[in-house]
Amino acid sequence: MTDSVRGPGRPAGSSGADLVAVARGVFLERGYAGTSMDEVAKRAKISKASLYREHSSKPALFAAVVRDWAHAGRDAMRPALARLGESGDVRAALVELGETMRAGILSTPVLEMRRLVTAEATAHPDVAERYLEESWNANIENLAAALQGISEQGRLQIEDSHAAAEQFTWLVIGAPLNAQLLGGAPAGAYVSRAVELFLAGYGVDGSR
Amino acid sequence: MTDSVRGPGRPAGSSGADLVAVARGVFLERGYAGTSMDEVAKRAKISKASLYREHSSKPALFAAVVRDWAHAGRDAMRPALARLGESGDVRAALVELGETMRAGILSTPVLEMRRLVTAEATAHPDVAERYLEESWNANIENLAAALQGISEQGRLQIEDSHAAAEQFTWLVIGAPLNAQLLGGAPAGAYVSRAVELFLAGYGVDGSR
DNA sequence: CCTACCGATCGGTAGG
DNA sequence: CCTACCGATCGGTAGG
Repeated sequence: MTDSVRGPGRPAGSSGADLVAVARGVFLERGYAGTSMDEVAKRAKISKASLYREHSSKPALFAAVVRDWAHAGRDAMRPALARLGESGDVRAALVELGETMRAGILSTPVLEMRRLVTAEATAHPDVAERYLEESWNANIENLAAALQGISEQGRLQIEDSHAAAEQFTWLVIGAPLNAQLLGGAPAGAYVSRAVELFLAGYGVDGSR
Repeated sequence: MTDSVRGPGRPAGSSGADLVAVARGVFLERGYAGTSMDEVAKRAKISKASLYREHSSKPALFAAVVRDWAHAGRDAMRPALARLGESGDVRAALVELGETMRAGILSTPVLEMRRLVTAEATAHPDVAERYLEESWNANIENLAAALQGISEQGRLQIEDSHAAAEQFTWLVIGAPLNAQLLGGAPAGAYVSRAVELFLAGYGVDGSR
């Protein structure tokens, strides 16, 4: 998708959301320090001068890239959480949710963006914090609300739904995320074991 | 500590293990791409020529820094695990172990090294993999062996001790590690809740 | 909107 | 001759 209408005398370079997407690709590929504004301009088919007209500095371009990404992933878990609320079999629904979370968080672009933002958290703390709030904490809170709902239906016994949401999340993705970030190791059958332990603590008799 | 004996005509620059420690400081402070060999040489009070004589390239220096660090942290958990085996109160011992793990993994140097290695995992996969194996998996296996021992004493009921070690680890450090890596947020009282859930799944009646 | 260019600094190596 | 190390500078490229 291009960002603006072009006439015959107008060059075919990217701007707006297109330009941010191009820049995202370069940042994910080369890292922050390894990304040159020349390379971004070249891939976007615009001059560096035009690039600097839209984004006044390299840090500003980086912030725009992360802000755009975090916003897009804000409610990534909503569809999966809706299915969780509707399902009759809590155990099976949690396994399915866990698999969905794993597939999403361990997907290549999500993983690379996490690596990039984490790497730059010291140099650009505001960017990292916004990413944490919007792209991570927002989804944890959505999960917490869903678990709370199931608990109120009497199908789970949860006192602190925020804590339970974090526990479920890290039981499911902790080990494989760590392995992928550092080694790219293949993943085992963590999800069912995670759900098992989760239900040992929070399940009601019927679901254990 | 200096690395070699100096005579009156010999300058006071770092070499050997000293030099690696100096380089580690620069890498942790500035990141891989942000680190210049000039800066390392300057802080080590040696010439670049001398630096290159010990480490033939920037990647080689980076690999030496990570290798040294991973080796030093290989058995970081041994003392805490020894106390775990001796303790009569499994719940209290697990809480203490969890606190020790959290304090170690979330300490500034350990956190910064994780950020650095993760950031460079794509460009230097061999370095990241070695770090994962030696500094992380080795400690997980030590924890698994300790849990296995307690289980054989009949004080826990664990079938897959490796899986249980990973679950305990991520219940304890997942959320605060993520927060620290991205935001630097203060940590809550995760450990006791983590132990609670862990014992719901793996505790024997006496310890629940 | 682009070409051309800046002060500085990069990783790596020369001669002595 | 050896070692350990120096000051100076190489050809290219970075962000702006």
